[in-house]
Amino acid sequence: MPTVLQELPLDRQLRLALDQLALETPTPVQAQMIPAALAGSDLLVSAETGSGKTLAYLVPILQRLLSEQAPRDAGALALILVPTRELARQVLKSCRELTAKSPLQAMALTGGADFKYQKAQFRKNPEIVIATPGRLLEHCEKGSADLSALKVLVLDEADRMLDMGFRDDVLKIAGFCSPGRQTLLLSATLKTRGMGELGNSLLKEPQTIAVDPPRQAQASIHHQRILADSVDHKNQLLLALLENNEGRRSLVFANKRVTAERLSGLLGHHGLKVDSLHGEMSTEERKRVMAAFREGKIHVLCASDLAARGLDVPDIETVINYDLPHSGDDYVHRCGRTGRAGATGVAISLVEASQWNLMISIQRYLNMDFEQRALPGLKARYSGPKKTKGSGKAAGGKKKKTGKDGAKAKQRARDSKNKGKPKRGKPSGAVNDGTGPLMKKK
DNA sequence: AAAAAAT
Repeated sequence: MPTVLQELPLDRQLRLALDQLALETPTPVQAQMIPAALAGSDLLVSAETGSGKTLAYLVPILQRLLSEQAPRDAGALALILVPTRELARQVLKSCRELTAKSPLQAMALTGGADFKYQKAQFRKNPEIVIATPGRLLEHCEKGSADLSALKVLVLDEADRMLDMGFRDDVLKIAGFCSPGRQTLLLSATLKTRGMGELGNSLLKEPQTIAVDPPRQAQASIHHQRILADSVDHKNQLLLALLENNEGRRSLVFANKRVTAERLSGLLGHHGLKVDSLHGEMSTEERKRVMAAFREGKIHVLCASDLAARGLDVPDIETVINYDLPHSGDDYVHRCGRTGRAGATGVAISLVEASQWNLMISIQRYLNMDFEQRALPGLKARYSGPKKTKGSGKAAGGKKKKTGKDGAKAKQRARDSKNKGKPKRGKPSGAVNDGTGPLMKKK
């Protein structure tokens, strides 16, 4: 296995670009995936967030395109499907850096842009297309996209691309692709086993690359939880956390677009440099906000799960789940916006009593306990389910650490308000992607 | 259970 990229048999133009980017040492996923992809196999790849998956597929794709002959007007030769416009643009940027010294052309194809302009772009026959599914499918059906000579199909965030919202479109697109193409599926949360029929319809004798032990909490991210009593309390906690974090880059996740907007307004009102990002905004607004966040013009981004996957913004120190995500996988992706590429980060979840069971199921899914923290003067009145003597079934019993128990008089442990434990066996909102109970009755 | 991707 190569320890430096120079040892790989790469085209000179590609190597020049890698040199320019000062990329020498491949990350573990790159070291495993690049040779396997160059050998031509279909691959199922799981590797943690921020571990370098994008380059792990771009390098072998570009190498294949540079070393293999293809007719001039063959249409697209490589197609990369991603779940959001932001991710498409980000991958395009990486791709253009790598093709800087070669004649290969790449384009991004997403909704929210002019259809005719995209059609014109296709006529220039870019070898590499990076797309979100909806708009590409339209081009396929109207005949402006030609995928019949495709050499490589990539599903980035593959589990997302194959879940309900995207699956139909993605499978239809795959139907337009050359049957002889190579297919690569990647995600931090890809279940490499049990792909079943879905896998068979897309992949041929896939090889599996699982770089990190599945569902192992990432060592680079410190996971914390803060208990909250109400929406108002959560707002105060959020403000306190961010005011102590002035000038650093933070990302706040909410479960709804309107909540993201509301939080952005609230924080802005308190003088923080903040904006929001979600799918109801226009492409232009989304571009502007992402650029402002990348350039440091805003320090806090309040986002929906639009920002949960793939986005690579350096130096996000803190990810805050204002709302808990609905699944363990969503949690992994959200928190994975920090602690990337060797950096460390903190993930803080605000947990209301009604979300306790969901939190437990996420912890169990990740096989870890979040460190419990409290902010001075803002300690929650509830402290998790009451422990029952001897029964050993208090779900939060394995806490690693509790926040300093200093504030004694302040908090009346008014457990009566949140009487008893939340119902067992039916965690609120838990679903079947690992956060659900182990045994599930249909 | 909500969000994203299309019109």
